[in-house]
Amino acid sequence: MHTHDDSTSDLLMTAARSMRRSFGEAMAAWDITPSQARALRIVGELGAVRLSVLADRLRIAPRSVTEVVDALEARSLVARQPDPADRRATSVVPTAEGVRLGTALEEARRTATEQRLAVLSDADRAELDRILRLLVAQE
Amino acid sequence: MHTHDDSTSDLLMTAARSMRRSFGEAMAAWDITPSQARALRIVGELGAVRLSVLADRLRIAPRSVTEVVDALEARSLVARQPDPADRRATSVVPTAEGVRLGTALEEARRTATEQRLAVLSDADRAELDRILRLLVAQE
DNA sequence: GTCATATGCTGAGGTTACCTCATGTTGAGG
DNA sequence: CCTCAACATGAGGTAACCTCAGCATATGAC
Repeated sequence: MHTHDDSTSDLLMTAARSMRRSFGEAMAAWDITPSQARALRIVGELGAVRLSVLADRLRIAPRSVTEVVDALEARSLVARQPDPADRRATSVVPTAEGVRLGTALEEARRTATEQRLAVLSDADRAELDRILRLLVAQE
Repeated sequence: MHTHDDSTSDLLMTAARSMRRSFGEAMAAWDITPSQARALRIVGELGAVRLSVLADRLRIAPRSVTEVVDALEARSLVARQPDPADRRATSVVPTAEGVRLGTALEEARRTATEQRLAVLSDADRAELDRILRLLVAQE
């Protein structure tokens, strides 16, 4: 179905969307939403994050982070802790289950996207990687 | 800021996002929302589209197309016409202003994304185009 | 023909992932 | 100690989706 998108940017968007779709489905199994997964991923990666830092990483407003963390906390995937260095701030840490789910998701994401990228030859894939890096590096 | 994403798929998503951001900003000038712009673009391209076809193209539920078209119609950018071939169906056609805005947006989008792609050499860009096409072509 | 079933759109109502603005609390500099 | 900035959150809003129900029309079976 739906064939000829034309411009390179169209292609890029389409590819990204199909990829998002792909691991959105893979993720549905654990019934976690994409935005929660993104946050959990960062928390897992950093170990302990202030909400404001998380906002920065996720590129969303601080107020919105509160909601994502609320959701994750409600599922006992992360916990809030008072930040020792600043009593205004709250630090978010992953629970054991959060870590577990985080790595499982990471794995699922990797295989899902791997599947999509599998049509490419090794050479093409390396090229894609190289070129995208150039694209992302600017500013 | 925020540097090393690792996997190819991350890069793809990041690149797509920055591109979307880029022409989202360019688009704000005409205060039209991204989803409206997408729909207007298709209507402009096809000249006269049934809602169901539009749903298919936009990959959203038919019900949701109704809303997008409502919004565009409210701004007199498109008009609904009875489909001559099927009295159940409604055909969406662009108004003169719709066509005008459509081409202006197309232009803005092109220059905005061009700017982002400009860091690439002609060869790299052609490669990117070719590889993305492979990626998108699968099923 | 007419009748069952499918298709095309829309009303009603819900969800998700964001947003801004106002507020209480705490930190930091003068 | 006093002002000003920064941290998180309550309240309330929005865009862009969704499903489900319902009505009008088309289509194929008999």
